[in-house]
Amino acid sequence: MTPSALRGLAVLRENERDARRTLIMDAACSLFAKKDFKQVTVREIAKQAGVGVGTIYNYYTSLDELFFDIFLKHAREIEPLLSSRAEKKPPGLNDLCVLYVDYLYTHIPFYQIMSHFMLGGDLSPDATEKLNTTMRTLLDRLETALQDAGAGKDSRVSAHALFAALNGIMISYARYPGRSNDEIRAHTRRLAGRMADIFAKAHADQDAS
Amino acid sequence: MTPSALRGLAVLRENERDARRTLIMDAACSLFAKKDFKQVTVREIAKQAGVGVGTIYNYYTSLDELFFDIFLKHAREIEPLLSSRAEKKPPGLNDLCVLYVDYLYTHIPFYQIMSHFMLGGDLSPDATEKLNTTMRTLLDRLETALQDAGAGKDSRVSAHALFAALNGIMISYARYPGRSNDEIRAHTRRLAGRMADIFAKAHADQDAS
Amino acid sequence: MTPSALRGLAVLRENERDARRTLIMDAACSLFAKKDFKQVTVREIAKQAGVGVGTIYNYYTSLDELFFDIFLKHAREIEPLLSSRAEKKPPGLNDLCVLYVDYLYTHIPFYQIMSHFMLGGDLSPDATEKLNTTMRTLLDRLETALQDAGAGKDSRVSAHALFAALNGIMISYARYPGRSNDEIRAHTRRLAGRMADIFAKAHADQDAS
Amino acid sequence: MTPSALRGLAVLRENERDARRTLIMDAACSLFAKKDFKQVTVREIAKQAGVGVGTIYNYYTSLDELFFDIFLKHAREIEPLLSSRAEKKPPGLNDLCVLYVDYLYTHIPFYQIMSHFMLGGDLSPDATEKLNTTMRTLLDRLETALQDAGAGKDSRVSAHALFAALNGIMISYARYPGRSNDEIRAHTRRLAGRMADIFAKAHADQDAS
DNA sequence: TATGAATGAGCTTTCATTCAT
DNA sequence: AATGAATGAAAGCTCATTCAT
Repeated sequence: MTPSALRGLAVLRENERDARRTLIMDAACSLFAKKDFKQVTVREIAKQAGVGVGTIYNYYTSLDELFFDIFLKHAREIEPLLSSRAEKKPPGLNDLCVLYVDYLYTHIPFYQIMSHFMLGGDLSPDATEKLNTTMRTLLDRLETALQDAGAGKDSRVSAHALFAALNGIMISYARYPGRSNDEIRAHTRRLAGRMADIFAKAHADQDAS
Repeated sequence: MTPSALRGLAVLRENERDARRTLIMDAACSLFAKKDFKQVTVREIAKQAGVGVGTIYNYYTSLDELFFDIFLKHAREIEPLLSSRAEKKPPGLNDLCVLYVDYLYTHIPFYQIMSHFMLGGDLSPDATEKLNTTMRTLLDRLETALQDAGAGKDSRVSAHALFAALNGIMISYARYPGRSNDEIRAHTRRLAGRMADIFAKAHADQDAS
Repeated sequence: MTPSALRGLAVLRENERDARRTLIMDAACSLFAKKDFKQVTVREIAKQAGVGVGTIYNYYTSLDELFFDIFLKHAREIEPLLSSRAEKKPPGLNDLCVLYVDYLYTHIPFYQIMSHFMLGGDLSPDATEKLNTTMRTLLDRLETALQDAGAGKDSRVSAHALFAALNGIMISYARYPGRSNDEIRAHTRRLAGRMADIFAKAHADQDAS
Repeated sequence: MTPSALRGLAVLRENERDARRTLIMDAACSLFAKKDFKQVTVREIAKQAGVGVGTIYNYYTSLDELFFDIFLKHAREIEPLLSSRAEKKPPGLNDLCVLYVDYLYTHIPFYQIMSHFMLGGDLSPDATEKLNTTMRTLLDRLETALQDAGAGKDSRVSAHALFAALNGIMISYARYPGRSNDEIRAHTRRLAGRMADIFAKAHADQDAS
């Protein structure tokens, strides 16, 4: 077999491997919709994915790694969403906030896992670094938008505040008891918009001074 | 023994019982600081409290009951803190936000249990009602402060936004990896202050118009 | 205090002590009516008896001892019942069997405890001796009745067989599913009568030869 | 792999699975011989079987299920034993009684579980039905033998009495304290024989009349 | 590489018994 | 003598992980 053929085979194998990982991640995500992700068991994921229990351990060394991979997958998904849409201009602060919160709402597991790791998950140094990078990228994006809205020198602190505020919308209202999903989604979008307005107005003011 | 002596004894017993409950709750809380509260085991709590495992079940019929008792204890604690201090004037928006976030930071279990429920914990209807009442009281207090800062007709939505924003500070930064506790506390206070400023400025502006 | 007064006091104390034991035993028995005696807990007995948990241990060194005491109490009760009634003649074989089975049926706990100890209870040598004595007395009584009915030299084996047979009626039919208590009682009495007839006829025959 | 090879493999797996179940059941049975079956723990069974605790739960969803499986296994075993042996004639009354009691003695778990239910065990309706069927079959067999021995119209009641009597031998003497196993077995066989003789003679007499 | 049976540490909860009051 | 809070061993059961096939 020629070297290039071997390489092609390797690529194929890599693709197949990725496909399997995706299969497993999707199975896990579909279960997250039904119960807290901490209560999902390996057996359930394996069954849902249609693979053996052991197979999962051929792709992940532990459940936490799988969870973290799901987190990363979503994080990679959210970035381009925020950076720019097919249009010329990047989204404004308001769009940005609504998009982010809406993404969280439609991908609750992402939010849950992020919270889990933020609030006490034991991450490896490697994973910690990836988490930090991801968060930094999001913060950068928010900071840029804030600066576009007129924020000055302390824009980094405001970006932190805004990032926190948007996450808080989810934790505070994602499961408001007695409300329908539609009502909750509308409420979280409304709050995201209001949050953007408040941050914009506050910083615009600052800008004017 | 005289009736009054008997009553005194009963009071003593009740006090001792409360002391024990507090002992157990405190032990649990100190463990919550180190890991997700759902991962804390009865054995650990017992060991930390310096009592036998069975003793805990003399005071609570289940772990969940203990957890909820901790939540209530803190909820009862936070209200007077925010409503007014011994002084004449109630705290301003900035004080309020810093106080709340600082309370959350120094009472992580309260925040964790609240989060747990908000993200999908299964509480009894009774417990749900209590949680809602607590949250409503907090929202009322924030709304009043916002109105004092100049917020107009839509102050309720802003209060929701502010409440969410403050909670978000905790989830986003309470465990920032690689930072000392002091650094994190300083950061969360700084963010709370900034959040208050932003909300105040935005609504003051609104007020002027 | 005179010696006789002291003795009187001691008797009084002994009576009180017995009254307490009876109180505890009765409480236990009333609970046996509701659930398998192995599932009855010390706490339940104490509550039912209106005494503290520790009090029970002032009268019995262990639960098994209490159970055994209940067994003995009933055993002492059953003996005079079988030996003779107020009439001149002792009861015949048929009466004897029906009486015994009926006593078992109306005192299921007695039967259950007897079974428990017979089938695997760990009795102290002392208790074993008492159990054996009790059983021997019952066997003697049955043997006498069998001899009166005509049994010859091997009457001891037949007495064993009869004793076993009567106990077996209880284990086999005391809880026949789908039958009312009255039906079951009638059935066990009928079987006891039939058993007596069979044993009588078989041994009468033997007698004739 | 060819289809037939696959099928062979499946059969092998099924056999292995059955072998494991048998291994576990046998381990449990050997423990039942030493103590009341309700006191046997999962850990003990696992240790005795030489498997891990979790393994048992790969084969049974609960201990109760295991216990009932053991009961069924024995119930299936006892029927053909009583119905007929390889010979032309079915066993006579004497053989039948000795066989039954001897089976009980050598398969105490069957007897214990049967007793447990009879005295108040909570079986599912399904299990109750199976137990009743088993008992009815045994009664039928005894009744036939009694009729062969000359019993007339009331043979059903006598069959009930005989069934009870044989069971009673076990409860009354299976654990006679201070006797060796051999002595007890000999005694129970002797009593079974005597019981058969008594029932035969009583009914033969009835026949003659 | 895929598998799933085996594993055992670990979970919550119960309860007979002790012992300081 | 009476009490009941404290105790901890032990129960049934779960489940992430391993490993022989």
